Amino acid sequence: MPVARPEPQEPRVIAHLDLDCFYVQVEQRRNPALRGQPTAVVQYNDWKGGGLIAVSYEARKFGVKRSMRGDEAKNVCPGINLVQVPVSRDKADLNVYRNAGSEVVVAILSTKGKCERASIDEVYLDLTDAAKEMHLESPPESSESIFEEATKSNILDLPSDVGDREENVKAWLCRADANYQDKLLACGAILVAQLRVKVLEETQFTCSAGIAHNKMLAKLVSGMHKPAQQTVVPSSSVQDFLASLPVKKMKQLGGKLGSSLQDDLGVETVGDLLGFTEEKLQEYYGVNTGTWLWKTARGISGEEVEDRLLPKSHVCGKTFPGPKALKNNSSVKSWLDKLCEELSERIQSDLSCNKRVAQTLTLHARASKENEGNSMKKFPSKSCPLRYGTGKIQEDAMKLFESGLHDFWGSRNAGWSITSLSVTASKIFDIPSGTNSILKYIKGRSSDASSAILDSSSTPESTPSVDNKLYMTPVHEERCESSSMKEDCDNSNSAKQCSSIEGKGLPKKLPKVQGAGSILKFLSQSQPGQHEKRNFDGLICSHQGPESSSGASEAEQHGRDNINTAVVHSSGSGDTWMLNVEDIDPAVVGELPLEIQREIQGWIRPLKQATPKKRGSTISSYFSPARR
DNA sequence: ACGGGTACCACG
DNA sequence: TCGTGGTAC
Repeated sequence: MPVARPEPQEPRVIAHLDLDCFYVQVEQRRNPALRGQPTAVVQYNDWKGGGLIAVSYEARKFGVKRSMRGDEAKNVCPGINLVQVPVSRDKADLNVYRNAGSEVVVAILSTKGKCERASIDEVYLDLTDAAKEMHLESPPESSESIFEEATKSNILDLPSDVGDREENVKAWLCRADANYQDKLLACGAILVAQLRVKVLEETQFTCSAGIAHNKMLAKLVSGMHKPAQQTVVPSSSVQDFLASLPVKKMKQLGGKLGSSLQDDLGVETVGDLLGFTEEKLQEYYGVNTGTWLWKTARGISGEEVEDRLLPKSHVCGKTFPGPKALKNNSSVKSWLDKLCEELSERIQSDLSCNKRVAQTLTLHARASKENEGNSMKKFPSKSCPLRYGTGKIQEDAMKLFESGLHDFWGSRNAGWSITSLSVTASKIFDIPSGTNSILKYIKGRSSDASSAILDSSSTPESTPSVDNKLYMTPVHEERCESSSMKEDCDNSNSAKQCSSIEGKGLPKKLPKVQGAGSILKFLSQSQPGQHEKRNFDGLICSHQGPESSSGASEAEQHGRDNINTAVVHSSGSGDTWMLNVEDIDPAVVGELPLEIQREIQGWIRPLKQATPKKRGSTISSYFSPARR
């Protein structure tokens, strides 16, 4: 349910940019022969010609719509070009479109002001500062000429089909008697026009845009005149514009909430909403949504443009409709493996390009029961800490699946069918970039790095940043037939494979670590493999190393040298954890042999978010494949 | 046999 | 916190 945000008192200038039929444009750039042709992008053409996911404006004239199958499109538009989405690992691979979307963000980045990547083909901008600056230094009203693309704007107030449109627009943009807000919007319109031209020059992509005082209105009109046009919403036009607008057109009201407004309150247009007091709306929809509706009806929205260029999560999924449904563990496993492979590639790429790590792995599935009944029961989603490395992700995802299947289906082992699977990497954090690196210490390259750490960790209370530099990963319990486990597998089947379905084999949540700085110090000072132990706030810590004979088996088991790994035993919970303490200095990590890099990437995990830092993420290379 | 594959948000 | 549900493109 939507929620209202406190709105800034100062008027803002917000733009929403939207690439026109984006996937089609990407394909047209790749194959210019498609330009100007009726074209659509389809995925999986084996069933009824595949599903359309983008349609060119030439094809739309024939009535071709998204949601059609390729065959239908051919029927209404025989000359249509159908381009297929690339496939890898037997699933759609959207990377080329993601990369193209990044290009656009890059082109926009030079903009002064906040930029929010809202989706693969949409961006919000907060141009308030830039507009104010233009208003001060080169206001349109005192310019001799107006940027031409800006004069093609659509101004909501202006009748669009009267007289010389461009002259009218120019006059509006230059109005000396306008209020301050409208003058800022005029500046915003010019800025956006320039930006759109820049995007076109640098990427060959056209886009449409909306310019308004808030995100909601900007988004609402960005698609109003398409393609390759922009629309401005002066505050004076908001009321009339919204009054006749069908509620369903509003973002957030396109679904059940909008239907409820229609069916339960008889509200057809946004204007109809004005007849309800805030209290009344709250009665129906709760405090938050009620207030949001009340404000929305008045064109009020305080939602801020976030300063974010990168996605918050990565999802790889696939559906298995009808006869393609998966009905046994091995087919699930092979698909899950493919999905995890792709996911692993994408988070590795995110790591090496953007210095970000994902913390949580989630598995979603849709399942139906075989014999009809189509019981409403849903397959539960499950998540666990994310361990880097394709194999680990695959293992964990399969365990998550088994755990979910157990909830869904009990201990039976047949009769279900899976119609969709997806794996998500989320809770992504920037890795704090530090100059100190325990890695340097470990490598024996530089001693100031370690002493710098020791210096700070010797006064932990004054340097909370030390905690931010502790990265840890739990020991993974490989064996689920651990003797301590109760024999609760009700299945007479002797295969014990199912005993992990309770989720026991999954990586566990990390315990809270106090005094992390001290552990760091201990690790730095102690010799690996000497079995010296320390107690840190209930965590018994020993420093493991390759020389440690007793540690060798465990080290081998986990396939890594434990040179800077602490084994920590929690007397409270009885859990054992392997802590890997790294202050990741990307430059240093980058110099290491690739296998080592890979291992390190598998270890790191932020304990908590570091101080709000704005490090420049290199979005330009975000989706390029990880270096090999 | 579903518009697929993603993404984000709010709520309990 | 995690898991669910809704919405959008």
